[in-house]
Amino acid sequence: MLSRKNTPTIYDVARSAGVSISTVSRVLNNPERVNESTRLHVLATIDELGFIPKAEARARALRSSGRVGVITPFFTAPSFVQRLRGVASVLTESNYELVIFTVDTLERLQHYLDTIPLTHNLDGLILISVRVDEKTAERIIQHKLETVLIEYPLNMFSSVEIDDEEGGKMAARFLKGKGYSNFAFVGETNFPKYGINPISSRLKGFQQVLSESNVEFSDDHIWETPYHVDATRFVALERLKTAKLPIAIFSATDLQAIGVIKAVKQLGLRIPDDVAILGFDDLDIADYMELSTVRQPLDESGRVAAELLFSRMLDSTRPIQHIRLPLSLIERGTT
Amino acid sequence: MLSRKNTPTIYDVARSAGVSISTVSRVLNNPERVNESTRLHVLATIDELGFIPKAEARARALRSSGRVGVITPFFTAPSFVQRLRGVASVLTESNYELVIFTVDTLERLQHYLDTIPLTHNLDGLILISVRVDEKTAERIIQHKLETVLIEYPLNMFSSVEIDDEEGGKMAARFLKGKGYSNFAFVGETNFPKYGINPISSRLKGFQQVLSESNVEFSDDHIWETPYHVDATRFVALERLKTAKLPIAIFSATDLQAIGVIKAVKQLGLRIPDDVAILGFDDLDIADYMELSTVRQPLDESGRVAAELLFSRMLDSTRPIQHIRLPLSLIERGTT
DNA sequence: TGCTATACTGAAAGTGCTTTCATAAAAGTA
DNA sequence: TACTTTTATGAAAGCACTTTCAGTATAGCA
Repeated sequence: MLSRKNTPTIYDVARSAGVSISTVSRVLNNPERVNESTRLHVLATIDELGFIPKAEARARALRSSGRVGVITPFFTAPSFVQRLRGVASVLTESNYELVIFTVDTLERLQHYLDTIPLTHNLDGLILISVRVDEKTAERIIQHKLETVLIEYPLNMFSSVEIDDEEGGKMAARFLKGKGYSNFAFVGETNFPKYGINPISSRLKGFQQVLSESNVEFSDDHIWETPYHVDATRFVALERLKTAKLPIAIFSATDLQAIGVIKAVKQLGLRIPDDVAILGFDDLDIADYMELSTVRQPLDESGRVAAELLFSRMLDSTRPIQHIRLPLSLIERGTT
Repeated sequence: MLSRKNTPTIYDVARSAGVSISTVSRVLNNPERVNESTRLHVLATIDELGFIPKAEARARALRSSGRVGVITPFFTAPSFVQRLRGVASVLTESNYELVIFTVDTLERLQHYLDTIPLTHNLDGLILISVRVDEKTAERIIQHKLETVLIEYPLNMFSSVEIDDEEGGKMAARFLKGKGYSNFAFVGETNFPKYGINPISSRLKGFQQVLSESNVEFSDDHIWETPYHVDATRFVALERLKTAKLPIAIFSATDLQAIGVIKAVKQLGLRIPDDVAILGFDDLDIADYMELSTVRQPLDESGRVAAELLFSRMLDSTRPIQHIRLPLSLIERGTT
């Protein structure tokens, strides 16, 4: 990333004013040591060329407090956007600068984690749904960079999380309560290495409640689909063709639930009579689409994380906190 | 081991780790170019000595801060998120840091615009859907901060835009072509002062085509609603009760179109038989909800803006460009 | 008028970092 | 086994300044 900017340097000023760079430097730093007339002349040249002693401004800006970084797998999911929205709302209020580092590979994550505590001059860091190993965590602490984790608790940092397993249980209880006896789970169990996997926990809770009440739920009832609307629709299309109806589907994310909805409509089946669908997240979209879902407070998670971070940035003796946000069941049109 | 000053430099680290300063530098900046074992060893030494690279020296050697700023009204609309996504995707590729400034008031915008060229030392700036006055623009140019505008063209900067009026025309032609003779427009015409108002242009184009073909379209056919799903639903609910059916509704944004859809469903009317709905934007959600819409390339706009910015950052003699992205009509289920 | 103290100024040596270039070592390939 | 390619590293040349040191011109004073 080299930029050949032609903003004037001290050399340009010196040449143009017919003096040496030392003199120019002195005009700026020790004006009393340079002759009044040359001083004025140099000053005039400086203005003329629009010279700004960059390094200084730069250093000041880079060192200035008031920067908070967020590392997040930004693109993959709307849920990250909603979390980010929460973070941003708090930062904007307090005039902090928000620096975003998006992670798309494990290498990039590790690189950020390696260098951010050193080179990026941040006052605080928030990690959204990203995995940190113990060693890296220790480095961050050693460098005194306040950090808060979202969705990946680690006892050395404050964190904001939810109980994914309980979420799965809530889903199962709710769907069972509705009288269904035939279930399926939609989700992606193999996750990118840099991310974390709350999906399995949701599945686990779901399965547990079902097995406790002796409902049949074999691996065959788990519809493995990538985190993508159309891909999920595709899988759902196949599975629904042979599925016993009515069926209640718990999708580990709202986005995938949408894929299921599309498949159901495509097959001309009725929602919720033939197929009931319950999502997880409560994205904005869930409301728009009338999707019933297990709600986790996404915006709130970002807000809480930012507040947690600030409280420690202001007073690092404040205790580390692990905040578990509540889940709730939002019933809309699909169940 | 003994450096007279207390803060360790890259030289101290190099000596202590038994490598050259080049290697230390590489560990921080191009880790993939150094052997994994030496990398870890150097990293350990860095931590041990508590080395923090001096921002000033770094910036000087780099002649760039490696930071690009984006000013955006982030929260208000999902469309900003999609644009941002485009920007972020090219920044991440080129290892630039993304600094986000979210604007919620006119004062805050002006504050950012005043201070960013000075204190925040960025290599480039992208303004999304934000209004800049001539004077501010000149200041930015004077400070040699490369800038690209999205959705608010100004001839002194490169820009990425669409033809909103043409979009309105496309909508009208399409809907007319479908055989409708009764129309309504949904949108928000009074916009926040810091933002810009593409909505009126869309309306203008829409109106023009209709009037050319002598379709009745008075102000009464303009449903003024805030940029919000539920608020729009509310207004649509009232209006639809007395509307003559079938009716074709052009909504200036997808988000508001969703509000209309909800209202229509709530009233038990049929889509598109009783009420046809055409949105504008083509958000991800539009696809999920089968919403027909005038598509503007949102992600693409961000990507193009970032590329425009880079090309000027690398070579500021490159000409300023005003890129107009194409619109297209995506027909889905609501028309 | 000659001599010294003083005021200016430029050359050059840092400053702490990045990056290019060259080279040695390691890994493939024939 | 010889030969080419790749990978890992260090030496050295910047980068945009600041500061020290030394030299020159000027003013002050006898």
